[in-house]
Amino acid sequence: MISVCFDGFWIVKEANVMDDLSGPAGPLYQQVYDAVMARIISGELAPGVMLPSEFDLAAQYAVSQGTARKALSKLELSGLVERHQGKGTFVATTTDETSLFHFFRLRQSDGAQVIPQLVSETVRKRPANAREAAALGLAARASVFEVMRVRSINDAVVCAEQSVLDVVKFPGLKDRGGLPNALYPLYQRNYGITIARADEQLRAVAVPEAVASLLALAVNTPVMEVERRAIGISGGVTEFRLSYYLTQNLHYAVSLR
Amino acid sequence: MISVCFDGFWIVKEANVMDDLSGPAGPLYQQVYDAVMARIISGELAPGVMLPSEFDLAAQYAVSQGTARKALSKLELSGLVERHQGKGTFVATTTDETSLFHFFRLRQSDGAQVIPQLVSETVRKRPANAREAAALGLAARASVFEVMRVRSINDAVVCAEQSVLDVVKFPGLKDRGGLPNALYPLYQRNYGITIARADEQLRAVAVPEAVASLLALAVNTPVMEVERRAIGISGGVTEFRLSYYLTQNLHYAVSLR
DNA sequence: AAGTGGTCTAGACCACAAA
DNA sequence: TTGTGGTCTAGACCACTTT
Repeated sequence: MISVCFDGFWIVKEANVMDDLSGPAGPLYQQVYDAVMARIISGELAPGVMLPSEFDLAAQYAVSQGTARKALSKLELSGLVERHQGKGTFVATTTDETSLFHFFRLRQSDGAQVIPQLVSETVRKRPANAREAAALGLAARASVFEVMRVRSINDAVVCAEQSVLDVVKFPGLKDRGGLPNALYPLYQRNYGITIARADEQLRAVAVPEAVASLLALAVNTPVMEVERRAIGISGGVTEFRLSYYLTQNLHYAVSLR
Repeated sequence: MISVCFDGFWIVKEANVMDDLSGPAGPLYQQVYDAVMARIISGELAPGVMLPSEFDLAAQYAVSQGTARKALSKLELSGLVERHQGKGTFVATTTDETSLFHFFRLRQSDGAQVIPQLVSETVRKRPANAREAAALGLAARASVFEVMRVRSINDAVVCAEQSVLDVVKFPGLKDRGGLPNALYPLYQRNYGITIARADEQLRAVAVPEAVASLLALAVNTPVMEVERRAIGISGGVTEFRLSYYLTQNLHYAVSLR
């Protein structure tokens, strides 16, 4: 087979996603990235669903396969999709394992990962306090669900967690009973909300009275207070969580770079 | 101009870095990445130095410009080089700003970045204890430099840091006097050691006696204990650091994803 | 065998920075 | 004007998975 290529001639540009002249534009691969991300956020491409192949995507947005590929690679880097050679590209799903591994930072002294067990759990509906309302972007005293949980590791009670959620985004949460160990897969599976990242603020404090009685601790025991804002892929704070960790035999592990 | 391309014929493969048949091989771009990284680690490409252009690098390793580009992009992602359109690619330098921003995690309540001031500093040479020797991979009671520093923010003393270093890797450190606010740029500039990342272990503890007197704290004050292992680009633990942070008005900030 | 992602090439054009 | 990195294309071949 022989193919002939004429170089040096002006090639008429084909119509593509860049030509709509609306929005901020940018590189083609970025526009494809944005378009696919919008389809994921909208729910059109739900977690676990297979994306169009590189060639299909390229055809849909009138770009070359290489450009579609770059958009997909960037989506993978952002953690929104997973790619598997020979199988395809899939919208990322939040599993118990990844959720606990990425978002539960308590480790044993030797650095080993440990899986916390649930000791007790109560869910109730109440008005948000000022701090919670501000964090979640709600009106003062708006209704929220409060999930209060106590967890243990190796039969030793090690933490108390209070998660606060907007009742509007999580209808019926209170009546589900027995929530799973990891909450984020539940948010995704049952409410279509995917947690992309979480910002935490850590302090060493003397254990508050309420927590001391809950965990059976002596007054003045030093504990780690962790204030978490969990952020969804569309950008807003979805969950506000206040936790207290006992760090006698465990530590909170971070890697900086 | 007309160019003619014959497809379907076997093209004789040109010699390239893949053909030495030694080592673990892998994709070409990975081999270029490894080769350039080795040149950076060896010091042949020192921090701040400009790398060969994409085309020069492609010629050196007998690959296409696109493949060299992919290797450089991966180096940039690893933080080993910085790329600037129109200027070139440069081996990354550790500056005071990046060092303090990435590795000093204390923030104000409103999340604002703060720059700590040095209050006092002592450097001495002593034998390593068991924990330090193990962390640094040294023989028991090997000689180390201990840098003890107290820092303040807004005129309030907030932390005590003890950094421990192998005397062999940092000759003459004790006699330098007045060390800079950020140590990592010094390691790079004067000892050719670039810190790539740091692993930290956090605990809430009652302030140890020695630290209490140093920071003028009441006994039993809860403080955050941070154990840090700073790791160089060649992989080994370069610095072992034990810090105590006062978190009354500040917090340790982390972003998980 | 067909379809997918992964690697690689050769070439074009654009945007930016410095001489 | 020259050289650099940044984007984009068209095509080839490879490796892996499923039918």
